[in-house]
Parts: sequence; structure tokens; C-alpha cells
Amino acid sequence: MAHAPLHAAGVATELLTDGQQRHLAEIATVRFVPAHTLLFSQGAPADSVFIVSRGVMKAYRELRSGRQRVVAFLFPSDVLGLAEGGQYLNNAQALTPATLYSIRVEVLKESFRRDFALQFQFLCKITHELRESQRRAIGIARHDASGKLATFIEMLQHNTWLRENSASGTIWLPMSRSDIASYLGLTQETLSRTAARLTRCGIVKFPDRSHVQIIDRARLHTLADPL
Amino acid sequence: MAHAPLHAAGVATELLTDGQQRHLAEIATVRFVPAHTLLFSQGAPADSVFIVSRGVMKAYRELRSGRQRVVAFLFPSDVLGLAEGGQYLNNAQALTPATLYSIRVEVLKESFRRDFALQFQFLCKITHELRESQRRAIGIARHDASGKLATFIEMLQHNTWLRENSASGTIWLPMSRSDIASYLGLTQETLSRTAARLTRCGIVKFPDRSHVQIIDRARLHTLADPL
DNA sequence: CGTAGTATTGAAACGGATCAATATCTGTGG
DNA sequence: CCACAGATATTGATCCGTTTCAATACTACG
Repeated sequence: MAHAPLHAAGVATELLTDGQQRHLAEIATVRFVPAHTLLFSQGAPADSVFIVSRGVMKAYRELRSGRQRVVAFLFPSDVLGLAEGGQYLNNAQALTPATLYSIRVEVLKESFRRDFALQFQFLCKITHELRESQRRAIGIARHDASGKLATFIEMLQHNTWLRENSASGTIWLPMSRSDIASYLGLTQETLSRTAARLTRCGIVKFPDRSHVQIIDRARLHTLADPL
Repeated sequence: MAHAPLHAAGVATELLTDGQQRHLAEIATVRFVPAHTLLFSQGAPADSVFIVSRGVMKAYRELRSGRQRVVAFLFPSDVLGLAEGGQYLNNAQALTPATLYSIRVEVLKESFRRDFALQFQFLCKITHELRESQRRAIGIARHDASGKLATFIEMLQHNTWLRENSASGTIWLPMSRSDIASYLGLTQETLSRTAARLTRCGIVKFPDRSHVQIIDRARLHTLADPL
């Protein structure tokens, strides 16, 4: 078990002691990734785990047909680098310019050995990711496109890193329409139509292609609530 | 962070030292659950984590409409009891008579503090669950029912605990048709029709309602492989 | 300003959902 | 051991929504 298979979970750095943060900074390497650049690709040897510090990343998997399925969007404090058998399972690409901390898995494991609380933080965060993944699985099992989209918008709404302006309720969408569609298991066309429908109904508004504004929070939630 | 939120991951007891196994046995309580019985329900105070020792469990969530979505099937060595805010997120029900180890989270956390490797095992297992959850999310994002079912059957095929007879390729299905349908995001009717279709095509055979037999492994895999 | 990638809109067809009826199984008690 | 009842599973017919294919509009970047 040389390679610790870690992934896609947020590490709440606020919950780490100063000493732990210093320690993490010591064992990590800072890495700058330009927008639209691949950080790593599926199948590559997985020797490091990454923590997003600034920017937004996407994790996606390449399918036979050349299509891609978005597996997760990663925000600051999220961890990525899920591996199996020493290989990364997903591709990781920057949606915006991003800076990450890169930590070699052997080094991280050694730190875990010394610091119980650090490992516990990771455990909690991976668990959090698992919760999110299950939630998402329930979300995309739905058959109605508007429900899926509503769920997605609510999800973003709760994400601290995207609330540009909590007063006006405007939310930043760092990902493309196709990314959202892929994440929700829809086609771009259906997503587009559904977004148009929600706009017509006065539930949301799209000031431009990378922003949503929630108009009718109550009706949005009614749509999002699972069934 | 009084309640460690753990869940649905396998703990490979084979990888634990004798001492660790003894220790786990000491802090755990054995619990027998008859078939079709609820172990815990969503919203209940989550004070314990469970490890399946024998039998099969299902984790599911109740939806507004009264319907239910199956989130996971749990087999021996899997961990269940995913919690958030001190409450269980899913219902857990036994599909067969089952025996589980029940461990109070505070006690488990205390053991983690003393035993790095024990915590690391849990970390690996939760990570494994996360992988599975992501795989499943990709699986149910598909639009074709036969692909979903094929994926599900392949998944079971790889599960050691269900291979009754690896020679004949017969697999035990401890869960009902509705459970499978719910897990795959399909209706019972569609699942039934799809199963019939695969049978007609000579890809699988259903000797009875709780067994599948793979006839044409190659074509099954072609269907299952994510497009 | 033009071009390539991205997004929207339109028309048509497929596939799964739904409603409804029938069949089969499981477990229980006579 | 058999018969019965309730749950579970299959099958059929129809409807609706999403996919698909195709064309047009937009936007960002050089």
C-alpha cells in the first residue's frame, strides 16, 4: 500500500493548528496552473495529492466515445488526486488560473504517522466528499432536467467560494455549459433549454454566460428538493 | 467534531495485525439483525459506526414522495453509518440475516489516536468507497438501461461475496428487482424489460429471481463499458 | 475584424415513464 | 402439504421528455 489513494475532499485549513499548517507548507510544493491546463491525466502514475489553494479545477473521465464525464468540481481547500493501483483515475484540469499545494503521498503518510489530528482531518474531509458524491448520485438519478439544474444551482449557492455577491444572489459559474451538462448527465442542448425555461418562469436569471442570479429562491428549492 | 462521520467503506480485516483485530473486537459490540429489519434510520442520532461481518445490507434514502433511492449495497467488511451533524444520512436495512460490529464513534476516534495504522485503514477504505461512488455516478448518468444493468451485473461479478459458483458464473442477487431499479435510477418495469431483453439476446440468464448467470461475458462487457 | 469554439434554437425520433392488468413468488396458517 | 393472501415481478399500450441531428447565433481571442 505504498500509494495512499486520496481524493477530492476539502481540507478545512481553518481547523488545523498553526503548527500543522506550517508543517503542511513545509512538505508541500506550490504549483501554479494556467487556465484550461491539465494538471494530471487518468492512468498517469499517481505520486502526489493536491490541495486547491486558489482557483477552480474540474475532475473528469474520458469515455470510449471520446466524450467526457465531469466527476467533480474542486474549489479552494478541496483535495484532489484520487488514485487506484498507483494511477490517477480522473483527469484534472484548471477552469481558472489555479494555485495548488502538491504533496507526495509517501511524505503525507509519514506526516500522518506523526500527527493523528492531521490524518483525522483528511478522514473527515474524504468522508465529506463521499457524502457529496452520494448526494450527487441521487441528484443525477432524477429524470427531470429542471430538477437536476435546480439542485446544481442550489449546490453552488451553498459554496462559499462562488458567492460573489450574496446580497444580489449572483453566483459565479466558472465552468462551461457543457461541463455542467456533463456533470448532470444531460446534453448541452437539454441544459440550454432547461435554463431558458427556468428563466422564462422567473426562477433564475443569467446576466451573462458565467453568472446566475436566483430570483425565486422558494420555487427553486421546490424544484431541487428530491423527488 | 464530536461525531466522526464515517461510512460505507470496506475494512480489509486481513490487512490488520492480530493486535488490531483483537482491539477492534474489544471496543466493538456484536449485533445480529434479522432480514428485512432496519438497523438505523435517517435523522436518528449517529453515535455508532458499523462493520458488516456477515450478510448483506442496503443503505437507502427516503424521498419526499415516499419513494426510496438505494444509495449503496453493503457486504461483509464494509463500513456503514455515514453521518452529518450527528445524524445518520441514510436508512440501513438488512437484506439477509446479518451480523455487524457496532463501534461508538468516540471510542473509535480514541483508538485512532493510539493506532495510526488503524486510522489509515479506515482512510483507505473510505477512499475506496468514494471511488465506487464516483464510478456509480458515472454509471447512472448513462441514458441506456441495458448499459446500466450490464454495469451492475459486472459490478456484482467482481464482488467476492456474491460469487457462489465462479465456474458456472452464477451470481447471487440478495436484493429485490425494485432495489436494483432504485439503485440504477430506473423503474421496476424498465429493469424487468431490460433483463428480459438481455436474456433474449443470450447475454445472461436468470435461473430464478435471485440469481444471474453470465452467458456471453464479452458482449456484457461491451454493453457495460462506459460510452 | 474574422475565425474557432461555445451556446442557443428547431424539428423529429427514440426510449423510458406511467398507468393498468396479469402472473409469479413467498411465507403463513389451516 | 396444500391453499391462500399479499407482496413482488412481468408484460402491454400509451404518453412525454430527452436525445439526436442540423442549423443558426453568440462570444472571446488572436
